[in-house]
Amino acid sequence: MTGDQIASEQTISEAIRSLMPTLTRAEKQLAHSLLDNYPVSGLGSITTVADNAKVSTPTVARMVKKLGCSGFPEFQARLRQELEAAISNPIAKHDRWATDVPDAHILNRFADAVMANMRQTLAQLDPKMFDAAADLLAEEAHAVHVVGGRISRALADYFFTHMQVIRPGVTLVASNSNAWPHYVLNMQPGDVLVMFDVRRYEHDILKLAEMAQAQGVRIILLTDQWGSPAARHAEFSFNIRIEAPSAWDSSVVTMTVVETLIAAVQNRLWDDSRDRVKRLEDLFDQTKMFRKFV
Amino acid sequence: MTGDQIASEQTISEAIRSLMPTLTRAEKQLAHSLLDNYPVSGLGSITTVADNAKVSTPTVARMVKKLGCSGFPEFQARLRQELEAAISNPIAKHDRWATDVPDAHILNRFADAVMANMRQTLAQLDPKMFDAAADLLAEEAHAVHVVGGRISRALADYFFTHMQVIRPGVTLVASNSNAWPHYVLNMQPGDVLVMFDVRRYEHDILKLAEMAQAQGVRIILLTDQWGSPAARHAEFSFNIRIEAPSAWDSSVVTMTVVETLIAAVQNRLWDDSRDRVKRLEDLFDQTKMFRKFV
DNA sequence: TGAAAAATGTAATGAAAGTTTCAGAAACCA
DNA sequence: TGGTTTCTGAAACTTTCATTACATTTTTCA
Repeated sequence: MTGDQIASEQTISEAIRSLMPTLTRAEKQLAHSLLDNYPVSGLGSITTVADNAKVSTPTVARMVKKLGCSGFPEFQARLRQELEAAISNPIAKHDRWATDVPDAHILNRFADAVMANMRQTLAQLDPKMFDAAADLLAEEAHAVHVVGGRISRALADYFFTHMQVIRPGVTLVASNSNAWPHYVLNMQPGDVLVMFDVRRYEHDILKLAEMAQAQGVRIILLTDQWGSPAARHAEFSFNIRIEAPSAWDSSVVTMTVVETLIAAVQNRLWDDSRDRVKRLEDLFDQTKMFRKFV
Repeated sequence: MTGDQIASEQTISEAIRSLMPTLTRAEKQLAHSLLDNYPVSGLGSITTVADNAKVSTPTVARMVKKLGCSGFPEFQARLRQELEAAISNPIAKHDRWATDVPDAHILNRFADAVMANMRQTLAQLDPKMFDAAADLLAEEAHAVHVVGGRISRALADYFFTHMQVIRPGVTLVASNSNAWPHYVLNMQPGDVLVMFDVRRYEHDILKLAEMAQAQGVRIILLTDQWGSPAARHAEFSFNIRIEAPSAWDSSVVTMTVVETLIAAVQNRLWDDSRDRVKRLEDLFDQTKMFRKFV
């Protein structure tokens, strides 16, 4: 990722410790300074590092060569690499996906990309904002409107289908933007508008956000990592990574966030919602269109 | 100790997040690059940081000023200071970059479940079957029909929307099962039917599979780990894990498989499909309904 | 659609950083 | 102690970095 590719089995700190006995007076001084508050103490400039250890810069330069680095910059690169490995999220790690398949197979490449998207999205997602958005969606006093663009329409549909069961007052805004003013007309102040807007942001959806906000509608926006222009009208914005080894963007993480939101709202409304689910089940039984609900 | 004494209540990452909406395109790009793998990604030289984010060095210089630093060196000093504080306090460390979220939060529980689903699904998925299914979908001589159930309709819709761009002869079967006989009437021997059927398997969809198979239609089925009864009529069955800490099943991995299929088919038809994408783009431009396609 | 404003990158410049050389200081040994 | 070796840092030198000014591109809005 960072392009720092220095092969070594040993960490810098291990190397320092094992070399310690052979080090000279000034070098030992430096070594202790480095191990003290490792590895941050090694991340400044060579001058800072030297000053901190009260030695001269050439001493530092000689020392890093003894540690097997070509120079101070490589020494730092290795420190950063170690740091990266130490603090990387456990989600990043996975045992090989589809076994017996070359890593280069599209299945594995796609899974890798999805995992990276997932990790990065979650790392940047503010759980307080998530909880607040879920709270808002759980307020049955206010209607919820859901709208998506050309591609994200399917996600809007998915979200709508679930929310419709969980709580009353949920409407899916038609994807045809000509009809949007009519929908806005029916929105009340305090209503919630959930918008999906990814990549080639449509101008119309920005207009919709403007109109809705002007009516006092509170907006939850699900968009990509670059952010839709509609974000400035949104009270809550979820920025989701959508990169994929494909000509198309990936909606997988967006789907994850959608499903998590659904679960969170369902939890908040459980008593009421359980009753609704039960009634829906009965309705299905009556029409014989579906078997059991759960 | 380090001499880096810059007073600030806010961490750099908090500052970036709160500034995010007001940032410009290149700055957002840089912001994400910094948050990604924070704070290591910010510890290289300004040139490295700029290169990693694919922006110019002046953009980095301007950005750090927006973050309230006098210059890049001060920015780095603050990052190191944060790092020092975080490392000396393991609890803070966990909170800071292991996603900022307590493990028990629904976001993490859901992500864990999705990850487990992904692993198990891919481990059991036969890549040869996957490739064969993609080959079949890439045969332009045969029409492709797509159908989904009540919940999986959104997935069917998503698959359809993409396939429609990639190749000709793709139809979405209406979700209303009353109309299905009409659709079957229009299916030719050798046509492909992509079916989504998850959990409470609908009786009608089994009937549809029977009818279609009787007409010589080849069936690709995306179902859950227990398998839809329609599987016995399907030439290719994808069994996908759908468990989630929710009252609902998770469609995330199904979405992943769908997107991977889309990418695989697109690769196979690239020459032809590129042309179609181009033409679609022109059409969008003409109608002014959308901006750029890609 | 075109003018004005904003954003972004190229290129030049001065300021540091990192490296090397070398002379003096310290340790070692006879 | 004197000679030798090793260690250390001052200073010169080269390279890279961070910053600024400016030109180009992109966006915005009338």
